[in-house]
Amino acid sequence: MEHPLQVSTGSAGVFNRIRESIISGQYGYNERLPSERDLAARFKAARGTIRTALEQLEQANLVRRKFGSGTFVTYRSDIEREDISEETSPLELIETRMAIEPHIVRLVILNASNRDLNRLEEVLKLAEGTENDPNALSMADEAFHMTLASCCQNPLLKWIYRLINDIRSHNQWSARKDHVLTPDRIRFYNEDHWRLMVAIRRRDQNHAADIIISHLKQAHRDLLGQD
Amino acid sequence: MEHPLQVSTGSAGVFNRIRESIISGQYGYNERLPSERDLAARFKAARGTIRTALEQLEQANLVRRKFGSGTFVTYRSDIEREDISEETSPLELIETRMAIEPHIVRLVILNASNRDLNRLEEVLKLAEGTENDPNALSMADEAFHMTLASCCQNPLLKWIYRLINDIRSHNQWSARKDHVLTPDRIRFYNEDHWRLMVAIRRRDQNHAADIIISHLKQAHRDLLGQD
DNA sequence: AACCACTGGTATAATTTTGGTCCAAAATTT
DNA sequence: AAATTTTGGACCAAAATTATACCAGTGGTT
Repeated sequence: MEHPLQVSTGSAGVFNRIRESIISGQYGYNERLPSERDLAARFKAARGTIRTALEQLEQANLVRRKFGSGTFVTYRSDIEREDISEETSPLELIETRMAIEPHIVRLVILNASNRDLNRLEEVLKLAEGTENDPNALSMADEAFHMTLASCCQNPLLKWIYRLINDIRSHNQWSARKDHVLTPDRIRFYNEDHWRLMVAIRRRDQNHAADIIISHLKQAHRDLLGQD
Repeated sequence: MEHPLQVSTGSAGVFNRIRESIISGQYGYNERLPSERDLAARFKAARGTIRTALEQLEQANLVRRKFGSGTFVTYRSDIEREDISEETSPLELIETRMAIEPHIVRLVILNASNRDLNRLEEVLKLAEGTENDPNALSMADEAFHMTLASCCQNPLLKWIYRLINDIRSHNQWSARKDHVLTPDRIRFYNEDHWRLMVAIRRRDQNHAADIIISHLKQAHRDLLGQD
């Protein structure tokens, strides 16, 4: 096998090289890049070429240019962002889900196709018979809510919910989970899901939203240990 | 019986080899292939042969050719598909804000300290006198909503809203912005903010939520160009 | 307050590189 | 032998790059 690999040239090449420098951390957040004229000298390219590369970097949200001042890195590495899952409490998580999920459910009712709903029902069936396995229920529950989000036909909301779901699965309330998720509770949650499914199929927005809100409120109560 | 070890030759061979390079990821999405003359040299074939191969690649939707510019990969693997800020429409953005901001406002009323509210008011004053500068209003508006999010005392929600705000500032509806943000509209938006501020100070959750919803609905209408 | 060097923003024209097109001889396949 | 493909070359037009020069905002010094 041959290697038709080439070093990209022109503004695209400059773009890639600077992009790598930023992502690799060579230029940190809020740091100023060398001036355009300086970069032109380093890359042995005309200033115009550098400028189109910088325009693409700005377009990609890696960099912001300030007239008369310079070009600054706006990219934050994921590492700087990831600690959010460490400092999010279970209550804050529920609170955030409470903000988003009712709206997601309404959008699902407005936008989801029958195919989507069938898919949702398939996922729901996976939670059957998990009465004695808190971990399985937990995963099935996450899958259901995630699928719900993916049925709302709004990529941004879906993307955001995936972040929330990631944090949710990383969140360490596993210890409590075994105490909270008794077979009774698991059956209760599953019933909620089926009632929600029915409300969605009937395209009953308000009822569906009520169900998901009470569902989350119940999770909130369970978390606080109130019975 | 065929000859399974036969390596395809001519334009078909070039087609297959480039196709493999693209699908295997040697050339990523939107990356530029070497020029036709360059490829001709690499594959030791005439430029015409390369061209018929490239025509087939274009036919197969793996590649798009731009006169005077180059040949670019249009095939994207699923992994390369996650570029949320690029594929979020202004409407989806409003829809998402509609899901989150009313809840944020309610939390602000419940959790914000007087110091927070004073800070919020300071930010609001920055929007004064921006009637004739759509860009300034836009930035001041973003700052206000971002500050609002930071006052809700939920780090996760604040973090999520920052992501939304990033996408918002990145979203290129600047063209419409200049038409939409007339001095009248700008004054209208600013009045909304002040009414919201008053409602928050009075700790009137429902009123505040109503204001932010109608605020976003107005932005939605403006975006659609309805008057 | 005036000045200064340095920054990004803009404009222009010449040059280079790129894909688009056509052709006729040579090689290959049928 | 006929049909098809490949070849190598020339030329065209679009786009990118280069090389300048000048404008305007920023931040610091005098």
